[in-house]
Amino acid sequence: MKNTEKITDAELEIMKVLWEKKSLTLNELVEELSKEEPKNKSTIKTLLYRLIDKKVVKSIEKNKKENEYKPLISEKKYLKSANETFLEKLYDGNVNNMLLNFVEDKKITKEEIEKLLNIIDERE
Amino acid sequence: MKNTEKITDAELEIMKVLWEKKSLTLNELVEELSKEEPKNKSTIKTLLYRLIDKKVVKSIEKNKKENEYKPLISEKKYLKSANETFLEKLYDGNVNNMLLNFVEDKKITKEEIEKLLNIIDERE
DNA sequence: AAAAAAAGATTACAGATGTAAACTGTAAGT
DNA sequence: ACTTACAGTTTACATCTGTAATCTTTTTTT
Repeated sequence: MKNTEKITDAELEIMKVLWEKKSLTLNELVEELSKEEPKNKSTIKTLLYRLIDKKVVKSIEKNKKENEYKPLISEKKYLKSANETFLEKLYDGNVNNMLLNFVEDKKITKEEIEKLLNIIDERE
Repeated sequence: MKNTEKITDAELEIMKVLWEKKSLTLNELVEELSKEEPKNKSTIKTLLYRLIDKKVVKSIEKNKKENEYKPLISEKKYLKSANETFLEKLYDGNVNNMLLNFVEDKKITKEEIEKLLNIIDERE
């Protein structure tokens, strides 16, 4: 949520992999990201360094040759912040309004909402 | 959803006013946008021209002196597209996952979900 | 009609972003 | 030990974005 935590779209792709795998070397990261379509290693390096600059990723010496990269903020925390930004920007913070729109677009079905209610009940 | 419809944050502020007021002259637009905090007319002009370039706003001659500006895409259509982008980018298109996150962040309460269910029932 | 004001249109510019090459130091092979 | 390859680091660059000034044309005002 801080300024330093503004993660761009391209950077987010890196973060997603780091969140999932917890810790990766550059090569592992490149390999992982290239599964769908080949990615340029240089580009990934740059994004990684920017994330390090922003203090959302840290670089740890793994061995003499390679470093490991780990996320410094959790996915949950990031999502929370991103959700708020989205909600504020498009719906003035009005969740109901947002939900209605999703329902209208057939993105949310009645079944899903009922499932959600069950989950909430369980948690209480 | 097309490329030409990529609206930036600053541009979105313009669109919001145009959607609400349907049609405005530049001065009306500036006045409206300056209600919260004063805005620079030049800046608004630029954003308006970019929106015209992107074909999401059209300029209509109102009288000899001024033009009127109208949105060419509906807010609904834009929101639909923005929702999809958001959902895809952050939750891989999984709505349930998104909803769960909102619930966890206390953004969505049980009452809101029940209200939503009622609305859906009414529509059927 | 001349000057002033203002709307429309164009240009400017710094910082962010996506993409990638170049540079540097060190590990590994011969 | 010397060369090579490669990880880490820095630099580059075009485009996008936010912000605004300047230029041009038209309308008012005096």
